[in-house]
Amino acid sequence: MFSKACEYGIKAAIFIATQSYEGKRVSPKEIAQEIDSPQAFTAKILQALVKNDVVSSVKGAYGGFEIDRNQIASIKLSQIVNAIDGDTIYNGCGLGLHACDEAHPCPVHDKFKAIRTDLKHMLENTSLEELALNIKSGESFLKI
Amino acid sequence: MFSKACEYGIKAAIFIATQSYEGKRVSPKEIAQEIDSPQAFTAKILQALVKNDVVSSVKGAYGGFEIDRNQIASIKLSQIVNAIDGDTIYNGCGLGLHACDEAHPCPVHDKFKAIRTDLKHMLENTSLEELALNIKSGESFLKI
DNA sequence: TATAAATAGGATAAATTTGTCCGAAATAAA
DNA sequence: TTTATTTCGGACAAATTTATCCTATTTATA
Ligand code: FES
Ligand code: FES
Repeated sequence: MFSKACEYGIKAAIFIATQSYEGKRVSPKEIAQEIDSPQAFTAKILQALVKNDVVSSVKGAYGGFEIDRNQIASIKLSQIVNAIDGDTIYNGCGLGLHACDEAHPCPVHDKFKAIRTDLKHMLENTSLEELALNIKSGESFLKI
Repeated sequence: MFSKACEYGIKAAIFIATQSYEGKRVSPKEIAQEIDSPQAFTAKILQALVKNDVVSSVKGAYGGFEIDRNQIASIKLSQIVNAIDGDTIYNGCGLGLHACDEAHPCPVHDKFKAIRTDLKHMLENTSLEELALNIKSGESFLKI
């Protein structure tokens, strides 16, 4: 469904959010341990999230990655997916036609569109806040 | 969503079905032209579909690929996807945890499961017949 | 039986994704 | 100002997916 990079990015953002609630910045090393991902690759993905204003970074000693506590609730899963995997999952044809076009649909267009729209709504309506709180409460997990 | 191989496989199966209704066997060359895919790669994918009893092949002169006319209605999209991409799309964790486990869910488990279940039902309830008839009637297209 | 036509399948190559490494730039504190 | 720490970013490497090529095998017909 999503690329590995995107999976890591989502989990990283959730972990950073949980720590940001406690005023803590985190390093790629901590993140990689917490979400069970390759550290250097995770660092690369974090750069993309920084560029897309999902997380912010502070260079130098005592630096690290963090998310403004006031923004955690307004950041949606869709922003993260879009920053890393782009918008093909929303707009692309399920059978790989050059474009998903109502006027020239592939055989599964109608059925696919329904699923894709649900997915889009889900991603657009799921905030980092609820995911992070789920982790903090122990209801869900980021690894194993 | 699906791999390129799976996209080609679905389109190939649909095209073979349309021709099988008319008693015609088709070659990888014809198929690749009709679905706009690389010929040799498509031939490889056809082998997988043959092994998984989605299509049947006849070797030698006057041979080619075909689907038993009486089976077209009972072949579901899910069989094709399963034959090529396996079952991770149905059973795997959306965030790449080792397994999707109700007792140890990832943060998006509940929301993901709903989408995935819909997708599964869609694939299991969509037959090659309806897709092929859509193509024959000119309502949908396999390329461009 | 010989021949031509067609799929099967292995080896290989190209492209993309995933992953690693290291030096440059920035920053806080001593 | 110096030093230690940390992200940034480019180059590189490994793994996977996508794609190609060639030979073997099978089969209908002449
Ligand atoms: S044309 Fe294929 S999903 Fe719309
Ligand atoms: S545990 Fe992640 S989708 Fe079920």
